[in-house]
Amino acid sequence: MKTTKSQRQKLLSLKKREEFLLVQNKGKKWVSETVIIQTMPNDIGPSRIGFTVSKKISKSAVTRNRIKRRLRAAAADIIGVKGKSGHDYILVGRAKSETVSYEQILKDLKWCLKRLELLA
RNA sequence: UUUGGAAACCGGAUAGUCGCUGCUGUGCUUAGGCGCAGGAGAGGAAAGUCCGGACUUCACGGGAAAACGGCGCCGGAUAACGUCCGGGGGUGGUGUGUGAAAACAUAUCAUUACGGAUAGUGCUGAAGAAAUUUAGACUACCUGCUUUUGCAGGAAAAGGUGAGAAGGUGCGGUAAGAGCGCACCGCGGCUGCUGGUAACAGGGUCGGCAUGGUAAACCCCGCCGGAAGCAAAACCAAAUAGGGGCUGCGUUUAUGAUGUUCCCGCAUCUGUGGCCCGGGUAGGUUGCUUGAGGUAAGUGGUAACGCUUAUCCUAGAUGAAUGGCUAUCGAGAAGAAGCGUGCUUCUUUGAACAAAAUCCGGCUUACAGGUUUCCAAAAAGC
Repeated sequence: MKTTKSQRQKLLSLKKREEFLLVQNKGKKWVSETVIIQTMPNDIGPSRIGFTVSKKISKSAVTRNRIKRRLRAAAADIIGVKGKSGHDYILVGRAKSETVSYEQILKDLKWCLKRLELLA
């Protein structure tokens, strides 16, 4: 799964708390073993993406950061290449996200997108 | 060489590929921005947020006191500290010497929240006869009375209880005893004596010397402290609502106010459009990393640390970058086999704690493994 920069669409990041709450309350949701995805269309054109790893998953900041970085890398590989543009995404980490293989995260993420009918 | 302790330091490596955030140079773009190249990018604790500062805003004429909070042997280091260094005292252990013992001297190690208990108040369980008051007679002791059980008195030397029973040892003394007397040791007060900057140590002198412990109990004494914190703070500043100024239009039909005490009339405002101004929210920029800075050499100091010269620039994010994946190597761990019994080979596993958030100095807590130095003990060799 190697992609170059030119093949990817630009992904902006979600920053405000209201935007997160909007997607969480109004958006569609699909749960897999390693990742939970929430999404809804936006009006601005390019896709935006945000990550949530709560303290319930792990009390260690090191672990939470690692989960966030793995999800960010997976999102760039999957959503950046195959996801529909013009949507807001939130990826929620789970406890298994740190230890499971990277291939498994990619697979779960793709499956979630397919179920939400967002594969381009 | 092994084990234990102390201190200092390090705390996975290399390559490929795909990315992220600043910086420098450069190209394009009206601008926002988009490319290309180069180079940089988590810790010893970044953690806990427990102390001390720098810095910022607010308050404030200066000083003092009260209240509240903190600190507390002495000297030094420092920007400062509750930190660090050196010293003193106390307590405990060990070795040596003196001694009958108690104890003292000396060396060394550890530890210490170490101002005041004679300013006052409070508390002091259980056990024990008696626990702080010039106390106390349970057993044993001595004297007298009594026939035995016992009664009266003397007495803190012995036993028992306890953390602690009011100095210890010896001699004298006595009915038995007791600092009752004496010697040595210990203790307390005083000291314009000696050494030391000082804490303190030593000496002298007085007292036969019950009057304890607790101040991380109240309290007393001395010293220190204005408050909040980078989400501090400064600047730029959209939309909406509201405020002020100028001005155009409209209306005396209605409401009220003012000029004006009442009536009438008139004017202005209360209506609405435009422009401008200031406060201020979202958002943005600055603060933001050159600093009580690092490294090296010299130098002063027992040390903490200081001084001089040279040289270097080393993260700056903000839903929060500093990475994802793959391969190789790997300190180490577990298991099996072989024999030379601590080595070899094979298999499996594959690195602790923990991630900056304005910046420094400390403290505390977490931490697999490794390196160096010093100390102690044991074994081997000489």
